[in-house]
Amino acid sequence: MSQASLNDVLHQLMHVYRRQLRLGIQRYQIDLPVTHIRVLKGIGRTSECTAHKIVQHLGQDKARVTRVLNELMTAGLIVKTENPQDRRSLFLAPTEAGHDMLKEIEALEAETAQRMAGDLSDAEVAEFVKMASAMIHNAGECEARDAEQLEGVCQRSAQDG
Amino acid sequence: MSQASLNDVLHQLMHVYRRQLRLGIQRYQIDLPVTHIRVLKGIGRTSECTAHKIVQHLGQDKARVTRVLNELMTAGLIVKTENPQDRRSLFLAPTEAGHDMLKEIEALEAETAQRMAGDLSDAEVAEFVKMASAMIHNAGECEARDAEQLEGVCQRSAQDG
DNA sequence: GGCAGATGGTTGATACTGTCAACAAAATTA
DNA sequence: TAATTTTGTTGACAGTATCAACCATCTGCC
Repeated sequence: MSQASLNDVLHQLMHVYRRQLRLGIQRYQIDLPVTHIRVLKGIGRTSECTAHKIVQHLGQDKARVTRVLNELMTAGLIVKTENPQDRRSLFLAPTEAGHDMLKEIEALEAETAQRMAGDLSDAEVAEFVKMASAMIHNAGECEARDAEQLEGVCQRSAQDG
Repeated sequence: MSQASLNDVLHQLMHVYRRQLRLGIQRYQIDLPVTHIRVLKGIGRTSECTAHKIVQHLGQDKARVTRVLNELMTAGLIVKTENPQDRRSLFLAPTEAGHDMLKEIEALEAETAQRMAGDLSDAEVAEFVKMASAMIHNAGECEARDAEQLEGVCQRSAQDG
């Protein structure tokens, strides 16, 4: 029973959170879509950050990341510098403006979290985060397992054929 | 501290959940995007369902709902029947095929929930759902409050001007 | 050295999602 | 009956997710 509603709750939660964040963006006059904010944050806290690290960390498609990166650069929020170890990739770092933006974002996110948490205690929020993390982990496991299985099937069907 | 990560966790969770659902959709050969599934589900469990009820229940934009509804109808999963009480609106109901699809969806969602929940106990999942619901509620409250405030500001600035 | 394949990133294409504004038709209310 | 509200439709656009093809570079191996 509780599982049946898990789906609904997850979906609604995601919708509401995104909405909340978007409203905050308006309030704070941050002229950046949600994804860009997340990427910028990722760059801010990752040392020797590359596009690949962002892709892994955020679990986003690399094509999308490329585009977001370019837009962030055009907006003057990040710079790309050469990676002496690997000439294919570029190091990403926030500019001065990027750091300022990150400050704003921090405040915005704190407020958003506050709003979502409402009257839940810190302990409850911590508990929530823990369980959510577990779910994220679980889903990842499943995906990996599926991929393996699929491979197996392919191999078998190749043999069968 | 836990609040700082609340944002990240929420975002990741939403991404992962959607992804998981999509993979399930492929596995089950359900040729329907996520939103359509949610709408169909809404129709299935709402008596004398109208487009408006869906909009309210799902918190989605009515334009979007209209389109999803049309596509569901084209796909032969729902039918619209006249509402004798109000000639503007139409009652929505699943067709035979729609009911079959709902069965599939039910199984799919159960599996998805199972995967997300993983080794969490039922009690933990229930706890999670409870807190998530609280957050959804909180966010709704805040939005309403903001709207009021905004109105107030508008009125004041009109006076000031 | 030079080839094969893996890796990091870019580009193009396409579908899904969210939101806004303008509108029409019917219902409600003054 | 006129003004307003409600229900739903349509058009437009921005944002998001994904896939596949591609190039340059790096790595391992012969």
